[in-house]
Amino acid sequence: MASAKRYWLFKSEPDCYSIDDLERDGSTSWEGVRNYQARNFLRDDARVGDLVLFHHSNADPVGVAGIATILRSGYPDPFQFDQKNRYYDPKSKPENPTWITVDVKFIEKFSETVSLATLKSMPGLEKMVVTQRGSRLSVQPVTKDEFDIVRKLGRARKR
DNA sequence: GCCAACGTTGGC
DNA sequence: GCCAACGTTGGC
Repeated sequence: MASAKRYWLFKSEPDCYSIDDLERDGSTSWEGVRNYQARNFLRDDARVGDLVLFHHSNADPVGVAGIATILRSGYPDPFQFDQKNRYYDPKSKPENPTWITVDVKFIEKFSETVSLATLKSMPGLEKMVVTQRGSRLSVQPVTKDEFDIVRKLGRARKR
């Protein structure tokens, strides 16, 4: 039996890669995760079909800009072996790769980014990782309830 | 651009 | 194994 669908929040700086870039590209590989906790989620838990909140950090506004889905589950991040790449890791060897990436596919861009301030003020999102002070994790698990609340906010008609 | 919070490194 | 120093993240 297939395991239950999971829900995630992926952070990206829109100056680097935005929801608009993903909409244009259709899909992309999520290289460059260089944090062990985030790596473990990508390696062990992210499955094809899981849904992803696409979060803009270092942005205006900061917040969730849309939704993506996991298109391909974890595989070795090729950038770790590329000496010219900013994500090159000399300690990682091809026979035992340290870093993992996944592929994601565009699903929707919200009519309006759900700002971090909104997330922090919303009942039901008090425990969401991204609303915690000092939270830096770039790949975070999200509960189905949290995901549904954020999606509903993102789809709300502008006033 | 500032700086608090966090994760990693490395001397001991 | 401790922990100070350092580099990075990311909100503001």
